Amino acid sequence: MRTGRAVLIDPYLPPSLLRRWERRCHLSDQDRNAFQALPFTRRCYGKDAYIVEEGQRATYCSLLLSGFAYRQKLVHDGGRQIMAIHIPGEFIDLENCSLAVADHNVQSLVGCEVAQVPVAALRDLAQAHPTIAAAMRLDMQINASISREWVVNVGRRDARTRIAHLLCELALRLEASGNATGGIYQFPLTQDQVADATGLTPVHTNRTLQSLRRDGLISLSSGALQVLNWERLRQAGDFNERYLHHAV
Amino acid sequence: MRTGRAVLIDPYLPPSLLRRWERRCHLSDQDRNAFQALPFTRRCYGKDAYIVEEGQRATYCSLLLSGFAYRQKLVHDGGRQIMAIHIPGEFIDLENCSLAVADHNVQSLVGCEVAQVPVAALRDLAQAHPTIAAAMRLDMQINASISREWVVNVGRRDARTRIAHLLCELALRLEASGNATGGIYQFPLTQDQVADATGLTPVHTNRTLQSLRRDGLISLSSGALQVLNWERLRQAGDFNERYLHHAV
DNA sequence: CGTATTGTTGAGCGTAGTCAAAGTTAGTGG
DNA sequence: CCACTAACTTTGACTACGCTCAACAATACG
Repeated sequence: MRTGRAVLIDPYLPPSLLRRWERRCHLSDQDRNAFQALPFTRRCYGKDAYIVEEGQRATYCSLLLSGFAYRQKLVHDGGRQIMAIHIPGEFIDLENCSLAVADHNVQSLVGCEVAQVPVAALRDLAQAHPTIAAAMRLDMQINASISREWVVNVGRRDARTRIAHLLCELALRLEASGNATGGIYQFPLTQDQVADATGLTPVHTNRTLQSLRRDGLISLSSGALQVLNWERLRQAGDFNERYLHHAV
Repeated sequence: MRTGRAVLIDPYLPPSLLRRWERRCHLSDQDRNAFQALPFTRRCYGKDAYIVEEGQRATYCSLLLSGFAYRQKLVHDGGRQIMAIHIPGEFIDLENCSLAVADHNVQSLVGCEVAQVPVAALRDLAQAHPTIAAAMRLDMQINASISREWVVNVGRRDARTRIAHLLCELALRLEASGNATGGIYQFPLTQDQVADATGLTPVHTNRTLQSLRRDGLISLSSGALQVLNWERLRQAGDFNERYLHHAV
C-alpha cells in the first residue's frame, strides 16, 4: 500500500500556508523568511497511499502541497471512519510535534505531494518565532473545532443533513484554498468516501446525494461539485460556519 | 441558567493538573512555581450551568477543580450532542488562548468549581516557560485525539459498542484522576447524557445499558459505575487506549 | 478494448427511534 | 420524618431510517 518515494526538488516551501496564516496573524519578514527556509523533503504519494500509519513514530510533519488527504481509523468489524479531510496548504499531522505515536492513519486521495518537515526544525522555528507558534496553535485548534463539529454531524444529524453539511464545509474550504473556479469545486471524494466521512453506507449516500440533486441544491459528477443554491444547501445542512473560525 | 458567582479563596492553584503534566514533561521548580503563582478567580457553578457559551469571547481559561463538565452543541431540530467530558484537573476551554470566539457550549454536570485564569497570564506563562507550553500543547492534542475517537465512535459503531467504549474511556480517566475507589467509579452522567454523548436516544441507551448489566460487564446505578469484567467490556467497546496517549 | 472502479437500482430487513405511560429514586419543604 | 415533587429510569407497542445483499449500468483507465 505504501507508494511514497522521496524526491528533493525545490529549495523553498511554497507560500500557500503562509498566506493562510497571514490572514489571521501578522508575520514579520523574519518570520516569513525563517518559515520558507525550513528544511524539507518533497514526497509524492499515489492513490490511497498511507502517509501516516497508526502506531507509527514520526520525526517529521507533512505539509500538503497538492492533492488531498484524509484522516481515518478502522474499527473492529472492518468499518472505516474518516475524521478529517485536508486540502493543499494544510499540515496533515502537525500533532507529530507533540505526540510520540500516531493515533490514526492518514491516506492520500487520488494522489498528492507533501513537504516533509523535520519535527525538530518546526519546533525550533516555533520557539524562535512566537507569532508562528501562535499560527500553528491556531491551526491545531481549528482542526480540533472541525473535529468537534464532525462529532455533532455524525452523532445528531440525519443522512441528508450530514451530507449537506459536509458539502458546505468542503465548498467553503475549497473556495478559500483556490480549488474552485466559477462556483465549481474540485470535489475529491468518491461516494464511498463520503459515506465513510458521514458514518453512512455507500448505498444510502448515493440515494441521499440523488435527493440533493433532485431538489436542485447541488450538481455533482465526476469530481466536480457545483452548489446551485447555497442558502438552501446551508439550511439543509444545518450549517453555521462559526466552527471554521474564519479559516476560510 | 447562569448560576456562577465569583469567590476568591485560595491564593494558589491546586497541583492536580501539574501532577498530570509531570507524568509526561519534566518541569523545573521555576516552572512549577510560576504555574502555581498564576492569578485566578475561583468560581462555583450549579447543576447544568453554562460555563462557556457559543459565540462568547472569553478572556480567561477555566481549570476544573472539582465536579465534572461537558462540551456540547445543539443542532437545528433541538437535538444535543455532547462532544467531550472533562474531569477535575483538566482545562475545559484551553482553546480560548488561541480562538477569539467560543464555537461550542460547556456545561457543568451536577455542579463544579473552576479556577478562571486570565488568558494573558497563561500566554505569558507559556512564553516564558517552554516546558509548560509543551505540556499545554500536549493537552490540546490529546483532547483533539479524543475528539477524533469520538467521531469514530458515533460514526461507525453500533449502540452497544458505543456505550461500552464510552464507559471504558471514562473508567480509565476517572481512575487516573482519583475519582475511583476499589474499582468503583464516580459516574457523573445520567442516561440522557450518555445518550447525548453517543448519538443515541435515552430509551435505546437504557436498553443497551441493561444488556451490558445483564451480561455481567458492568454494574451501574445511582452515579456509581463498577466494571465487573474489564477485558470483556474492552472487547465489547472495541476499545484501544492508544488514543489517550498515556493521559491516564 | 477489456477490466476495474464507481455509481445506481430494487427488495427486504433490522437497529434504533418515537410516543406514551408507569415505576423508581432523589431532593425539598412542611 | 414524611409528603410531595421533580428528575431519572424502565417498559411496551409501533415505526422508520438507514443497512444489507445482489445485480446492473456507467465511467475511468491502462
